[in-house]
Amino acid sequence: MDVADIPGVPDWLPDHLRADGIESLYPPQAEAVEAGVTEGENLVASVPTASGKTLVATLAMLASVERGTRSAPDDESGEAASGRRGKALYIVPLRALASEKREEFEQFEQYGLEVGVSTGNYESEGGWLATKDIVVATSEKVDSLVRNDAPWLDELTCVVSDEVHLVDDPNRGPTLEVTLAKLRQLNPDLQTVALSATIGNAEALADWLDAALVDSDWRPIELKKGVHYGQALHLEDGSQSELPVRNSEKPTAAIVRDTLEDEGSTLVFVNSRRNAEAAAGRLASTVEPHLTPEEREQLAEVADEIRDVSDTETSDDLADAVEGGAAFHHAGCANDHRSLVEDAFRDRLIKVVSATPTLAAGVNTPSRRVVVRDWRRYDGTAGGMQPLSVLEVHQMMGRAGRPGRDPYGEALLLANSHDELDELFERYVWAEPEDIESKLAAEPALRTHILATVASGFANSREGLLEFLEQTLHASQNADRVQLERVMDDMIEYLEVNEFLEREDDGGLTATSLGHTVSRLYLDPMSAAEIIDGLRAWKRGTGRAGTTTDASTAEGPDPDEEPPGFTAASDLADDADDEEAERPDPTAMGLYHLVARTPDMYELYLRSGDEEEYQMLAFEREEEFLGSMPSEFDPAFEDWLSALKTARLLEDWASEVDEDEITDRYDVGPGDVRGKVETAQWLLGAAESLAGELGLGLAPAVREARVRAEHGVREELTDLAGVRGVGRKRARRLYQAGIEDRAALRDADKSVVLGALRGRERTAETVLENAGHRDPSMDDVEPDAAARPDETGSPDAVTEPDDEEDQSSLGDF
DNA sequence: AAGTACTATATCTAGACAGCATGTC
DNA sequence: CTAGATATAGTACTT
Repeated sequence: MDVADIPGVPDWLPDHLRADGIESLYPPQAEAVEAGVTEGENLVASVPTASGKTLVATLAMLASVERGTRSAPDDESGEAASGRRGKALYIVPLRALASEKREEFEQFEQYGLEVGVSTGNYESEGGWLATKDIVVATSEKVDSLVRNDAPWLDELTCVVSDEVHLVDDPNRGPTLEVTLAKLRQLNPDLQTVALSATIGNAEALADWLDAALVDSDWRPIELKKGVHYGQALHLEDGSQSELPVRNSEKPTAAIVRDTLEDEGSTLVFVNSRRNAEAAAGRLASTVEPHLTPEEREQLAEVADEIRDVSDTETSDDLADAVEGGAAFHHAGCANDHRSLVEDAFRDRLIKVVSATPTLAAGVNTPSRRVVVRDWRRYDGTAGGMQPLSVLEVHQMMGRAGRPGRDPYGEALLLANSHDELDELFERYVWAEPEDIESKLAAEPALRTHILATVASGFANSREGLLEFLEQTLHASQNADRVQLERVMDDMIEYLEVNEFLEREDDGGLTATSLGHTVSRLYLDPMSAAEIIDGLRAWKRGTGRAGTTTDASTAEGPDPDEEPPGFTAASDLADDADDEEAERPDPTAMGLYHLVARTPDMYELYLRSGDEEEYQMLAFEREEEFLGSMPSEFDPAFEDWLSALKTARLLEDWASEVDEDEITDRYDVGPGDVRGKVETAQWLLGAAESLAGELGLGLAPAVREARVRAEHGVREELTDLAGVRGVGRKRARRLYQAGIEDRAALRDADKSVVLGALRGRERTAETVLENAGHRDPSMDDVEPDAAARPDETGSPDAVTEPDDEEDQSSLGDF
């Protein structure tokens, strides 16, 4: 289909596409247009990666914005509804994809279309999004916007759900499913476009969304799947070619070498971080001899940038590999590491990347060849190594072949035996991807979404909930509602016991004010219950031996604590500090542990030997924990200890321990530290709101713990570190020079400031400016030698060469 | 005595969304 | 209940 023949799109579009070299649509795209995607029809497109899915979505969104609101004949609100422009929402599963899509859609700004992004850490401020034509957001953010009743949501005319096969994900799938159902209920005219990888049962998605289906295997670049075994490559078309493996060489290295001789790059998927790092190190020595002098030079620059990101072992190892033209990529890497690697790989500077699945689902990083080296992965819940799903392997393989640059892509599995060769062909090369299946009927999902659904007014009774749930994928896939209803009733009960929901006599359901807060804060109700329990227990002064209540199961408050009919808001006012024998404020450690043991915080793994260490720590600091410690023999004890490990990591960070020491002590990567801190910040913010609402007078203590985590500083630096341009390191230097807070900085002697900042004039100027100093200029100011930081007194501590990278802030993304 | 080449044994295991209000060098 | 790559300790042997 020629681009001029697409109905419903803006007039400028055909020329714009031609300018991009697009003369006609790919077959699946044409099919989508024929199905009416540019005329407001719902569509499910189940097609391979890189087959032009995004263009289908773009066409739908542009057409929808152009078409605007249909003036419905039975429009109750009267006039103005007609003639308004349409508004499109593009839902992505990852933040990184949100910014990638935004950049892609910004090409239409020249035609007067405005694009906005909304994710947890990057929000185009409040009402700002209302004026945008296209909004890109993560599914959780959209859910949150629905819960907080964002006014522009009912103006939507088109919603696109990218990677919609993720409704199959046990953790995050239900959110996407429920969010789509809510958007569609909110706006019955909403056009729904769902983009999926190729899956077994795409028609189930189409059924659910009342959508036409485009289900195709077509790719713009041929993908040859195959298996390497022995000295040969066996491809799916039956062909075999020689690919010799030298003695003492691993097959992966041989394949990389072979690709290199053809000037191609290779993406290697492995099953653990450690494997990724080890492979990158080894492959660097394979690649290194093939590099040109210019490449070596450029790679050295990238390596320097990588070292600047963070001063950790991971960072060094990565930089070393990059110098040899190889790299690893996994979630322990800082985000800056990841994007540096992705960019250099896309620029064909880095020749091999060994990656965990981060790269399979993330931003677009195509490669000439893909090697799926490990096809089994450890899964603790299944008790050992489990084969990857066909869907996942196909997603990885789909990264092979760069549009417009490679004649074809090749994706290879590795076999060690003839039997394995056959098995891999059977299991992956020739196999159809699995069916996807709603995971909504699981406790954690229903716990959260029942509360949110009631709190934001989508249902106000058990029957109403059932009616709402009818609109989900789960209902369309399961004729039998028995399991769903049973779990639903359990969860209503749970929410009622924890004072988030109230059941009326007539069977109606309402959210309490606490319930509303929990829903808006986007907390798992179980996390909220754990936090509330902990805060109340601290206030009561319980938690010591003897009063071993069942706090470990996060049940409701003790019935004898509050009079019946108690609501949280009612005791906002009382509760000043005038109680006798007032308990001191909880420590940061206590609060970090509280949030670390909620289900919203991902656990750190306890290594052998850790158990003993943290058990000792638990007893040493017993006084500090909120709520009672489970007994040593309680199965919950291990989780409690692992939360303690997380809590101590946070405490270290908030005590100005260096990042490299933290990564070393807990055996994690810089990306993990940043992730933990970020999650803790969010949960402590939520805990602060809850503490305020409970009126226990604990909010200031929570706030302080949060601010310390945010800046990574001790208590005395929280004010200084709040100044823009001042991170944990500079705040400490200024403090040591006698400048203790923002006010002191404002009136400080400039030579002292300059001295404390090790003579960096421009830095000192910016800092003073941000602090509101009358005259920040550093002209003619001599650094005060006495203010120069030299903690240890060792002479080389003063002449550290690492000028620029001493801030290691976590505010990045 | 220290290095090397090898083997037996122990260890460890992917990912990443969210509040709120703004900004690290 | 299931595995497998890698780190580490241990061993025999060389230089």
